[in-house]
Amino acid sequence: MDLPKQYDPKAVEDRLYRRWEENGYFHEDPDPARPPFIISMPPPNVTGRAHLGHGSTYTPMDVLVRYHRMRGDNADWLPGLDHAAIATEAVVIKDLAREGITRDDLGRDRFVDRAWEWSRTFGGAIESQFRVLGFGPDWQRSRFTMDEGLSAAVRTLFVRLYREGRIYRGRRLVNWDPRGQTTVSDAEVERVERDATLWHVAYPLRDEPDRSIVVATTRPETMLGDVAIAVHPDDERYAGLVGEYVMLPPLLERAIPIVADAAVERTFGTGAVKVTPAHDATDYEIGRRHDLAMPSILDLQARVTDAEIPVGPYNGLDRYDARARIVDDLRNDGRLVKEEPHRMSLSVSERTGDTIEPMLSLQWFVRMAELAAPALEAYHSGRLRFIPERYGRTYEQWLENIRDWNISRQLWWGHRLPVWYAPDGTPVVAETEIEAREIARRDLGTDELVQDSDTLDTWFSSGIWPFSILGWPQPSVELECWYPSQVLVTGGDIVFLWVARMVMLGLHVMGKLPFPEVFVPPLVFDQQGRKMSKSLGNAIDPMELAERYGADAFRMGILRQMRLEGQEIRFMESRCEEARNFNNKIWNATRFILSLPEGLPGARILPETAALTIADRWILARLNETIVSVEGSFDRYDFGTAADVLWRFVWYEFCDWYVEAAKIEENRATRGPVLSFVWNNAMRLLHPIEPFISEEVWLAIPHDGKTIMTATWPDPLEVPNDLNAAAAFEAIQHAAERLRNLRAEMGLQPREPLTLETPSNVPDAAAALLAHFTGGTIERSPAAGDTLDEALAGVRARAPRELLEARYEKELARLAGEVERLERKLANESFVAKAAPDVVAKERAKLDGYRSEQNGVRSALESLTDSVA
RNA sequence: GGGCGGUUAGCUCAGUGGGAGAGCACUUCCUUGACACGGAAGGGGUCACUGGUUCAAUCCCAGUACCGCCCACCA
Repeated sequence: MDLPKQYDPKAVEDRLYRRWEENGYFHEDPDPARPPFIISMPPPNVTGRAHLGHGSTYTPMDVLVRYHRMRGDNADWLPGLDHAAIATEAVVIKDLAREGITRDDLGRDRFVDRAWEWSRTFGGAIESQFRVLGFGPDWQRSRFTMDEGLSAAVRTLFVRLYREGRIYRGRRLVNWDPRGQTTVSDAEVERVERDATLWHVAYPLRDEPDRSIVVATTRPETMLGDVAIAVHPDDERYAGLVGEYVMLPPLLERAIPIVADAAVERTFGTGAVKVTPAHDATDYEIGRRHDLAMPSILDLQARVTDAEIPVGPYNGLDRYDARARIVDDLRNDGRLVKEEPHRMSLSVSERTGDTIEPMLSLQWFVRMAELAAPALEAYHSGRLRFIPERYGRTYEQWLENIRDWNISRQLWWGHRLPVWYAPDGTPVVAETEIEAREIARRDLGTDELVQDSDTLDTWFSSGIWPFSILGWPQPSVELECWYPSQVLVTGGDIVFLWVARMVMLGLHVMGKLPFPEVFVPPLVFDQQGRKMSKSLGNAIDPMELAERYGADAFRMGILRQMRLEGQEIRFMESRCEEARNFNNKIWNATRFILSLPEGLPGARILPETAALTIADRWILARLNETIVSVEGSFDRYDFGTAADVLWRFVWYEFCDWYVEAAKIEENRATRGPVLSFVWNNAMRLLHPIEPFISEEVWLAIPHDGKTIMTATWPDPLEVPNDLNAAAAFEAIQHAAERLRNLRAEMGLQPREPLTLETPSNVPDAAAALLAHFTGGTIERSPAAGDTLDEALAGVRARAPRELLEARYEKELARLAGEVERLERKLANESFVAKAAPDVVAKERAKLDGYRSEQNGVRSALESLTDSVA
């Protein structure tokens, strides 16, 4: 066998992946005879690139699907891409800008064509990146939220919800993104802490111009749209002023009332607040309660406009320029009584980063309260479970306070609303234009229709992802067998944005939860706990990690950092490097196994149980436990533990101990089959986490089948579990460790010979193992005592006296401490009386153990002194 | 303001009501029939702080401090 000394992932990964994909190993068809294991992949943005977050969310999905496939389940991972309206539109607009054209120059149809062209040509790059990382979804079933089927599903959903009265059109306060020129949903608004200024402005009373009421604001520019001043109803400072009018600075052209409203916080600012219903959420509510006018004073570019109300000389100014001008003017007029620094949280668009402008606007909404109730019930009844559980509370909290969902967006790229307007503005909702015309002719006596120019929120199509990708609303075998899926895996940041909506729509449309469990892996941060971002320069590209260490090492490296209850990973690249070393270890153990002169038998054939050596029995018992443990860890999404357990088994137990044990003459008869059997099992256990190297090794050693991907998952019932033999081997391990420690202290070189006098009642094989592990030679000696401990004492006796004295003293000190602690404990009457009897017995046994050890060391020390004397 | 996590070795993190653990890093030694991306041995921690429950607390409870996340209409 001529394998290189170092494992080279590059020589393996790409080749194996192509083989898997070409042979259709990722593909699966519905099979009602087997239990389904379906995961719908959260569709990455068509504009997206792989980042470390994909490592922590997509690797577990790949692991689960590979694991369940090996268990014989009807396992399939359904991939796809999201059309990512805002992101794609931004990319295309940027492209156009390079050619010197704008979106409007091009016109809607040609713009959408360009977006399609871009999506087809450059979009989906992430899919090939996923291939590099070894992710193996069923590519043949890949869907795109804008493809024909999914677009039809979106229209069906919209029409259905509309006809049920769950979708309505209304003029409401929405989040306007001036840079993106569109509304965004609450969930896509980020709060950012900023230093700002709180300006205290005096509003003069209309009827007593010398008196005024002082209001604190961070947004003087919106004063132009003020319609009232609000104070708390119980605020004695302003009690006499409620019902009075003030003149609105800086123009002083309008009189506005002072109203009382409980939403006002008395302790903030001056306790009096300006009310601008068209540009602030709280003010909007106050305005509704007091039936106030709601004039907008900002246009869609966030410039001051006089479209609805006079704004004097500020007309046309950008919102920030207007702010500066108004502050200046107030100051000059002596109405600015105070300026103080103020820390506030600002709403920012997640997508564009621009400051969100609350605006009154005519938009489409989904009524959520009724949809939320069953989604909450599913959680409360335990039919929907979150892992970790705490995300359930987040989900619950959000659904309990749910607000109507603004679904219309002023973008061109996306699903256009299936809404047409008659000349009189009456909306007609239908799945197709033809149908819409029919309805219009019938009900309105016209077929002159104009389609709504808005598109739907991207999450509207994602919300039905678990069943739209299976063909809904058309019936299909896939829908029959694969809905609901078994688990959803997704980042904690989109529990509201996506998970809750899928649950609500799944329950409503399909009548069934889309998944019973939601696994939320940790978010990835840098080692200082900061978010990874390009601007901070701390972002790590998973592609580079895969390039440097191999995809397997990347996967193992990130999984080993996952903790079941963890909410973040402080990513350490060194974990990937360690995993590369781990893979190299696997590779070299394989080289050893393949180089055995006696060769290897067929796959998975163990010798007669009676022929197994103590080392064989030990490694098999360890394998048995490892299978059970890894299985249990996967089943409860504890990937960190699964990775650790495998790591330990492969590196420490198999390589460091069993492979060493296999080298001695006494173990030769059975080592071939056992090494082969154990390694075959180990590779199958490892495959979900490290698909490439496990396949490469599995194919190189005796195996059955064409690919490890469809090999059967290891069965603990096929692995002998002789715990007594295992314990006997472990006794030898401990003896070996103590002896090696002694050698080191004696200053013996590793190859310096050492004769072990082992008692004749210690089996030959055990003595030989001990000798091999410690670099000694064996000499059977009846005089050496009865136990391994006593054999060790024999070695000690040949050590230099000073060394032994020091060592014995140290041991005595340690033992004295232990003995004293236990004696004190056992002398404590309450302990003996109240502690559980078995605990007391255990403590007694420990004390006895330490005492006899003490005696042994003491006599050894004495004999040392005697021999000197 | 509400909710939820965290605080254990230099770093990243496990863990248990009854003798403090891993990996990396560090020190020393070692190319022994797979592997120096390796092997062996070793040093290193009043388990954040205060109080309580208990025979016994790093672990359970309460409070404090600090760090982090999510939600919310202090303009």
